Amino acid sequence: MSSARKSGRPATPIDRATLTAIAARHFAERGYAGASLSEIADDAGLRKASLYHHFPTKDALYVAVLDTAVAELRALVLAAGLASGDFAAALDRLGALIIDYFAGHPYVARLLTHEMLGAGEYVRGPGLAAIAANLGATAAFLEAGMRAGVFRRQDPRHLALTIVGLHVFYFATPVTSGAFLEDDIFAPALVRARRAEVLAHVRALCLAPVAAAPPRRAARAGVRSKR
Amino acid sequence: MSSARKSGRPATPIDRATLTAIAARHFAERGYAGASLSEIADDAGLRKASLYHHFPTKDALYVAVLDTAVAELRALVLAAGLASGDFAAALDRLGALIIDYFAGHPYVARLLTHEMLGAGEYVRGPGLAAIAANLGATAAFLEAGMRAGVFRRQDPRHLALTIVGLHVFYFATPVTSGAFLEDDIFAPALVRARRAEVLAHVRALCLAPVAAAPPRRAARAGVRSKR
DNA sequence: GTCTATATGGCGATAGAC
DNA sequence: GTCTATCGCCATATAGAC
Repeated sequence: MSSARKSGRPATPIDRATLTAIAARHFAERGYAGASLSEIADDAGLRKASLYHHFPTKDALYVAVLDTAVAELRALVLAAGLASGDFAAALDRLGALIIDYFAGHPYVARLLTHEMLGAGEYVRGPGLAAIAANLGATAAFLEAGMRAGVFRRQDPRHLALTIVGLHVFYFATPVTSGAFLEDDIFAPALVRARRAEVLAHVRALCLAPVAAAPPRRAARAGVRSKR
Repeated sequence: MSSARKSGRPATPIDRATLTAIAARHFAERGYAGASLSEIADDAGLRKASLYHHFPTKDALYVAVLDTAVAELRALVLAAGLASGDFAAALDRLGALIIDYFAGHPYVARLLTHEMLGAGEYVRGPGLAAIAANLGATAAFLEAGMRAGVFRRQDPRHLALTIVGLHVFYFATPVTSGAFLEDDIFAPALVRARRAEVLAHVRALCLAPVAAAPPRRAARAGVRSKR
């Protein structure tokens, strides 16, 4: 390893995506204020001043990192195919996708949570809008499932916030969750266990209980005439 | 308004509890690294140097703030009386206590989340232990309810983490939650709505039968008539 | 495109007057 | 118990050589 840095152009210039990935880890673990451009640069194998050649300010680097994460999540929600007919299957699909994504990208949940904790300093319009778009899509899906009689009738927005919270918080607090479960939450075995439990949790939250406990009230008790 | 600060002893010296309350808001909104002792002091009506008469270091102030929050939460869990016989009633009681506490202390959820997001820098032993104690108490309660046949059989630790996540995340991200719900999440009306929805969520998680997995043992399938 | 060197400012923390 | 003044450090950001 030629760890000593040299002047001049390197043989292979540092990739922008690599920089944002490294920066994402730092912002996720220490927050915006706690992250240091010096340490990010060192991790990337260059000097802080060289970092300014790729991003004009710390804020620009942070925004680039955040945009990447939000876009990936947006693609995930779209990939779940919530518009398909089978609401119960789509519910499982979305949950599994989210858990596997958070498990495979250990910094994203923490990064987004840090951002959402902010009191508005760095919570920019576009970022909030993108998060709101994902929440809105989830709530719309839940509401459609309720209208179809598959999901239990309740406030779809509170339900969406509850589901997002139970997903994100677990992966955003790996130290606490891991200490409590006495294992690394990103270890494949624990990821599988968490996925199975959470899918059951989300099903319990959403699905109308008619299938398991046939009510005396005949087949489709829950559907109110809404149309 | 004698807003100008004077030298010497003031007529009424600043209260230590007032200082920690002000500091809690700053730490909650900006995180440990982002909070400034200057601004905390200014908010309290004194100078940064004077703050050092009450707390020897920034870390000491932060620990004092954190200890207060954790102790209050610990008292809350104890006050819920989880050892009583009626598991379903205790479940509702605990949920309502937590929601009303977070709603009445708007900074605590964010403060704790910031702390739990840390990668170990400020996650001290005592703090983590206190959080783990609350999680452990919750999981033990859930497991007892399962053994009693009141709660559905599942992993009590994952269930506890899920419940904590859905409670905390909502109140830790007031900007996002509020924007999505188009209201102030600390407004009394929205607090009541959230409480009703979340109590139903937690009941569904713990009590309701799973639709996708019909129980083999139909003996005590407690049918919850909820709506 | 990366480097060294530096400018500028806020931070936590300290000293000592009143 | 609070103040003014200051120290030393590290942060973001810039200038200019190679």
